[in-house]
Amino acid sequence: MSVSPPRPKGPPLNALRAFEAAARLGGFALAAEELSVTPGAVSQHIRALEDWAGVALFERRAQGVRLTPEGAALAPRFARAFDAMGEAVRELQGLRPEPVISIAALPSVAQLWLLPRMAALRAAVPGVRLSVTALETPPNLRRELFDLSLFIGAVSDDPQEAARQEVLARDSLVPVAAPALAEEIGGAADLTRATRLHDASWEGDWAGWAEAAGVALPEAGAGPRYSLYALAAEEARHGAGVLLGHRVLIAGMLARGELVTLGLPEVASDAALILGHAGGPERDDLTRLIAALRAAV
Amino acid sequence: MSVSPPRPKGPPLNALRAFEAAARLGGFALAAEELSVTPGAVSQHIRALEDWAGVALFERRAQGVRLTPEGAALAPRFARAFDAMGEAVRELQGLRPEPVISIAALPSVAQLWLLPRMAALRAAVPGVRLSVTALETPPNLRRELFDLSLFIGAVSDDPQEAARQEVLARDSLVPVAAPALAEEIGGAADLTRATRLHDASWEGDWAGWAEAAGVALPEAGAGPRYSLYALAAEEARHGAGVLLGHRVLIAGMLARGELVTLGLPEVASDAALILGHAGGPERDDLTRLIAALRAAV
DNA sequence: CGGCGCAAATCAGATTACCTTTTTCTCAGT
DNA sequence: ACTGAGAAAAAGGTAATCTGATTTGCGCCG
Repeated sequence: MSVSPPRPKGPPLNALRAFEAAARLGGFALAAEELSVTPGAVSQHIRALEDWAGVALFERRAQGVRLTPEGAALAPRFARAFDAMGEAVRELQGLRPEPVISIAALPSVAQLWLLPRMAALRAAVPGVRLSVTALETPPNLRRELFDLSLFIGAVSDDPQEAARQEVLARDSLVPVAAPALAEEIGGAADLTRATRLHDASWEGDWAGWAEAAGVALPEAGAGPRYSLYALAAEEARHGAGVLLGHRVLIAGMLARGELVTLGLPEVASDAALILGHAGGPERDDLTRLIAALRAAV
Repeated sequence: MSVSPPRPKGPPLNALRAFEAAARLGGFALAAEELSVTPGAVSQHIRALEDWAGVALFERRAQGVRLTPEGAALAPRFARAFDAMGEAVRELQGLRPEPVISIAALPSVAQLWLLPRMAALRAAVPGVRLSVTALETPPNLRRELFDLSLFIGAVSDDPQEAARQEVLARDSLVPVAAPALAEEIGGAADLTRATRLHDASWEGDWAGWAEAAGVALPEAGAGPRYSLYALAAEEARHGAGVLLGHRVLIAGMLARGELVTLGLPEVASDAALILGHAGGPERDDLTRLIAALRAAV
């Protein structure tokens, strides 16, 4: 006969994870994206945690949240705890019978850069299942279960993060079009009248290029928008308009003559095609795949 | 290779916690007790985790479970991760506005040892809310949210665990009874006929004492059983029978003359009243309370 | 050799916890 | 004052989780 009085319960682990993500990313909305839930869910988790602890962890402001001193003191501890957890989970995952390497990539990178190279990559790691996931924002490789990430952007300014990143190719911007359409465009002046194709996630591209190239481009934002860069590229290939080409993405189409440059300036970009790796335990197949990625540039 | 699949989800955190507890404690049933759920829930969690990982973590055997090599490799990593988590949670808890110190104690210790000393302890930490929880088994202070534990048993053989423990008083066993009843008992021979009171969780006490004392005691287990030692002690006080007294627990009643010894041998026990502390960050009030506990022996 | 008994597995049902959806609120920056 | 971003709040549905009762497997005992 054992008397079992109520054991005091710890806080819900999911709430702790929500707090850690929100503290690290600086907002509930970003945390929600990382956790694949809605911001409302994160809000509830954190509120539950604050109720449990009896301490406010975030200061709610109009334009987002700020950590309170208490929250700021706690955040790094939970970050370390979840780092350890993520490492353990990664190791658990590494024990599966059939090896898997999962790659997170920007949709455009997945379609235009990675897809044509998949055959070569598979050959580099025979017997390994490659899985590609398209994401709009780069995942945090210490938390999420991807082995590699392939994104276009700037190298992280956090040195610890930068150590896990590698520039595969610098990007640059250059207007391109289908050969038939290109013949109608003699110079920058024609650009103003031409249909310019836009990618929804790179809204400012044309304006940025125009400024860097010294070209006057009124209504820089005018023209059709595509939610996927690969869609815009496909439309450009069919002569639908002029695309502002990201060199790393359209190199293949240029080489095949499906698109051509227009004799307009090519401006360097501060962005690059960046390979991120998790940095966990050494994995032979991962090393080989990374080498194959470098060689495939 | 599927493009744009849903974001791969990590394993459920609660399942990881169940695995860690089961691995550490060596069984689903013990893990279930620590987590305050039924063994079935733990079983399901671990099965879900094994399905997720595609690896067997436990080997199911008739008398419990054994870790597989994979499980054994993973267990320490998760143990460390949950250690870090527990530390962070403890710190979070320490931030509450009104300080609380929570003590886990064996029910008998709570009633017979701790309760009479509560006034002195409260005086040592004014303004701190003291909470006492009775538990049948000592909690793991690195996981559960108690600040102190007070149990009767042997010091842990794990040196790391032993560093967090301290012997407050060595225990010994001696038969005791109410004064009126004691007069009827002249020697060991009378014990055989007397009603002997038993505590359910210390079944073997009488047999162990008899052997150590060199007393022949047939039917050592005969007599009424009480689920709480404090109940048995109360009954003994009213003359219901002879109790095998744990010195540390009945010292107060002996001092007040409510119980008396019977001139029979007192045998040393390998058990002791053990104070356990979590060992986290220094807390002034905790230090004072521990000092008060030492002084109260 | 055949019954006990322990520890865990299993399964169905009940109960939460969790997530989504929608609306409302606050504050910064036009 | 108007607008927009980010979060809070409330309500409802769904899925995960827990419980409780049995069942299974294996060692142990007579």
